[in-house]
Amino acid sequence: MTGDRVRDRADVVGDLHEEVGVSLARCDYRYTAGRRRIVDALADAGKPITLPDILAAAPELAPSSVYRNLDVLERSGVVQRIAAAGAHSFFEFAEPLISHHHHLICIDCGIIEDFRLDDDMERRVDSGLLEAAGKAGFTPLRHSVDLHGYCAACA
Amino acid sequence: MTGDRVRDRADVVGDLHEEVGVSLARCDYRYTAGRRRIVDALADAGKPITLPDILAAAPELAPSSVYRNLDVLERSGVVQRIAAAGAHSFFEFAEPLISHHHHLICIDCGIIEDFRLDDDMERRVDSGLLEAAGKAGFTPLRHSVDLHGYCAACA
DNA sequence: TTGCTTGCAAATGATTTGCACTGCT
DNA sequence: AGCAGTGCAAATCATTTGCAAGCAA
Repeated sequence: MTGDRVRDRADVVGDLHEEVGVSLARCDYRYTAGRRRIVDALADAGKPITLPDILAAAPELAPSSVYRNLDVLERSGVVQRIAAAGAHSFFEFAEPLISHHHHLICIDCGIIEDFRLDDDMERRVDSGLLEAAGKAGFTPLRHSVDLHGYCAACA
Repeated sequence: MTGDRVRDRADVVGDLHEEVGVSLARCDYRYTAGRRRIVDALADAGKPITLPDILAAAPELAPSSVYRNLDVLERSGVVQRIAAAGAHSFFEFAEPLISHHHHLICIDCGIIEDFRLDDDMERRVDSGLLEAAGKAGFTPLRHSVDLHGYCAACA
């Protein structure tokens, strides 16, 4: 059983790396060891993290390279940058790699966690937004729904 | 008629300044000329604007003072800071001073415009978020719904 | 008068960039 | 060989802060 579980996890991570590799290749980027380390850090975190978080998880990486590689990963559609109130931006996998979700943002410690709305709600929100966008002459690409408050640890 | 219209507008702006003054006083802040200029700039814009925008509208203000005063205005609940993808944050009046709304964000030029959901949709979104927050142990204070896409000018 | 405000200049800190070097392909 | 990728250090740029002078209560 334990063996199966490990095998499953390895497969999931393997699939992730493969998908990332394909996305990078599509943009003529290489999937280097440093980029792999970043992807691993994001996968291990399971929630949006900042550049210092990534450096903490992979101290052997040069900060400037991480910045550059996050940029590359963003351009190739692998990660998405989340603008935050604090000093640092947050990064997480972009949508084809992670299912559609939204963010709980703690206004005290700044942590960001993911949550999902049920499909019905999501559909309703989406159609409501499409309507509002149309009225304003906007061409919508995606939406974000954030909940600001106190996380369990800071409440 | 024209006179009435002017009178009305003056009243609205006067009310705004009065409300701002009260909010500042509650926090033991003074309503100085510089702060008034910032409030005017925000009111004239009618949409979220950045610090450079404020300086353009009021070049006589020192940037450092504008930063400090935006901070004061934020603490006293007059303005709200909006974290953006670009270099600068955006600022607009906070919720008691402006009705609840959401943002259309152009991913090309970065402009932010306000829009409102109809009450029914807003209620549904809100209850859906409350439920999701409860499951995650979050104490929600407010939510934001942003639509990212291309504005009419950039489409 | 008292101390909040302001403007200027200097400091800070995240992010970006130049450049020479390394390592895929 | 040829060029993308990397690390380091220097440069950038928004924002913050120290301090002396100005102004409102």
